[in-house]
Amino acid sequence: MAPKKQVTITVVAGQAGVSAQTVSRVINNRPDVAPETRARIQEVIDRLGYRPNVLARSLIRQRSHTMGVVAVAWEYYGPSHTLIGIEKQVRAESYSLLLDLLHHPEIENVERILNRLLSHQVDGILWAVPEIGNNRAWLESDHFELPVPAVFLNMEPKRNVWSVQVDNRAGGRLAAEHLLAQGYRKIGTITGPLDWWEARQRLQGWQDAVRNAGLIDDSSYCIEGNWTAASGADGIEKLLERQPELEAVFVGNDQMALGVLQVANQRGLRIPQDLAIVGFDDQPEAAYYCPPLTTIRQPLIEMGCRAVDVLEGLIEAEQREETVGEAQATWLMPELVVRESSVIAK
Amino acid sequence: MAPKKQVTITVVAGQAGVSAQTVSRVINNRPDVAPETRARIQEVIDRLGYRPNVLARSLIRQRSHTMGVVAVAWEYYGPSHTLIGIEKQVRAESYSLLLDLLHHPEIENVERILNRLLSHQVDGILWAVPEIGNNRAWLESDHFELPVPAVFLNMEPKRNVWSVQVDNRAGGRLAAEHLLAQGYRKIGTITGPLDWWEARQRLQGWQDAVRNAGLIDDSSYCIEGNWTAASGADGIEKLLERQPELEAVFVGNDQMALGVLQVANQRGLRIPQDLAIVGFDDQPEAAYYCPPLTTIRQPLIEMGCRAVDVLEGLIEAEQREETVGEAQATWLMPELVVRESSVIAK
DNA sequence: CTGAAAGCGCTTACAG
DNA sequence: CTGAAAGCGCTTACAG
Repeated sequence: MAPKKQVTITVVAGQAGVSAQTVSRVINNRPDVAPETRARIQEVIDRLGYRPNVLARSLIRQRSHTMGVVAVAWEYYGPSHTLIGIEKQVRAESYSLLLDLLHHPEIENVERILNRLLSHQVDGILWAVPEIGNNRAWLESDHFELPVPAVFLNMEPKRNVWSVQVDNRAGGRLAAEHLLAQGYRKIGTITGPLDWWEARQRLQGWQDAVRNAGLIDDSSYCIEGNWTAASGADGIEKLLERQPELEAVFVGNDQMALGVLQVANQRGLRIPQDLAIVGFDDQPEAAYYCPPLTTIRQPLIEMGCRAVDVLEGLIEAEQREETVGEAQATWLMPELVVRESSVIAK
Repeated sequence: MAPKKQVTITVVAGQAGVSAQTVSRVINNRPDVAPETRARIQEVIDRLGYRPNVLARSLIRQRSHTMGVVAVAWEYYGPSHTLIGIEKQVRAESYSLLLDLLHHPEIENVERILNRLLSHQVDGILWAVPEIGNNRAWLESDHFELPVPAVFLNMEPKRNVWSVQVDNRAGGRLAAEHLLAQGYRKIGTITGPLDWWEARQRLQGWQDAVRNAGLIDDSSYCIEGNWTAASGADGIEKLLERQPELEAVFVGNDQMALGVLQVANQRGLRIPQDLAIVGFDDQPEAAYYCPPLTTIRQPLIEMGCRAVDVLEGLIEAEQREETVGEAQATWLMPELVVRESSVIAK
């Protein structure tokens, strides 16, 4: 097997009879090259299939044009969609993406992950891991000054931290207000795990709306789930046991709502007459549940894109040695999608 | 703003009073360093937070320890799960992962993507893009000899191409045979888009089983969908129109099966008495559909892991300049998961 | 418009 | 057990 001949800039220069520097000028689209010289070099590049080695380029330019992305490894709708938005925008801004998925976001060794990314000389870091328990504690400990800009997704805004997040509290409020507007009064909620910031925010939104309506947000109307359909099914069982009069329920995500639907259907409850249901996420499947599910749509792809945009701005500013001012939080608004699980057909 | 001082191996060497080469020995865990020297260097490394620059290392070692992964950008269950398996195993074998997601896998510019990956000096490439139409044509055109090993996921095995795939045909057969075993005879199918290899394989499995049972696989029992729940709903409408006697249907994925369930429920068909349904994928939600969906589980995460394993073997072999023999296809078997949508409760 | 030379941060024979 | 020197493939002032 003949060794694969590596085509370097030196090889191209040799074949074209010019210096490596001139080849470099052509590759980088510098204007100051004589047209004939440029053409000759381009011909050699095409013929040999020369491909610049970006490692060498990054080394000398002290910048890799790569973003490090840390995300979670689950099949859940939210994380995978956010990642799609991130990748899309990273590509659009012609960066490369070094990916690191966490399998246990609540306990993962942050330092190891950051070191891996930083060893690769990423120009910036996107932290797309849900805020769970105190898995943001490391951000506070100030021995952890990142040498590159970073943007965090879906976390409680913190001083000096750039972040992009969906307003989950507004989402919870939208859901509950919608149910109130339909005339329901005894409205329960099944939340995500309450060590998740997002779950707490959705719960608070529900509380806001219920209190504003002059109703009491009795904790016996709240059940904590774990995002799975199974926990939704369990949750509604418990809720109905505690509150047999329950008229409606706001469920923290569509998967749990599916579990609620199953139990309601099995019990012969009419939806929404006997029990109205609102989910959260708007997965594509939600429109095909029986009945189709009213839910809160999150702009997940947009969140990913925006985060990349912000990071790109920070990287550019750093390159130009500009100061960027105080870190900001960018909020995105969810929206209500009304379907049959909450509105009695005329 | 003080410039962030880059800690290089030279800085460490200076502080520890040794040569850069000795520091390098410590970093790379070479044995031939005096214990005291090693300790002194390690102390400096820890104190300064030295982090090797892997770009420089890759440049000199002529190997990046990075795998390039090309996958599809959808929220579908299959692709995202496969990616999770890939990432997990890439990590386990302590490689890094450079990710490139396709948004239009049937038309995407393959050359541009490969160049991007190869410019980053990836040690190998994982092609986790579904085989659609002739989007594998470039593999045949022999001017496309890849300079690094590559493994393809879920494609029709080809000579000289390493691949890892689920036996979708066996899956289709399992599904149809299960329905036959339950006593159903008039069994239709709603397929994925037939320019997808996977969709065609599942259809063939259905045909195998139906023919083996001595039944005629009349094409009026087949409807082509597009993987979405909406197309499943449309599909079953058409199928019932053509074949009002239809007893059972094998649906090419769980999302389409959800659409089928919705229509069946709306029409008041009893499932499975009036219409039995089997899906494909076994998404977590499938157990919570009404009724819970019998389906074919694909070992997607395992497929991702296996592909990485194979690629790692090829990379290692190339490093050691071993010959690897002829390219092989690795088949993984799907399995039947029985739930209420196909079995009449006793 | 062009090129010789230095250097990014690391590793690797080689010599001692 | 240790180090001086060369070099991976590229870019960048600088000089002409």
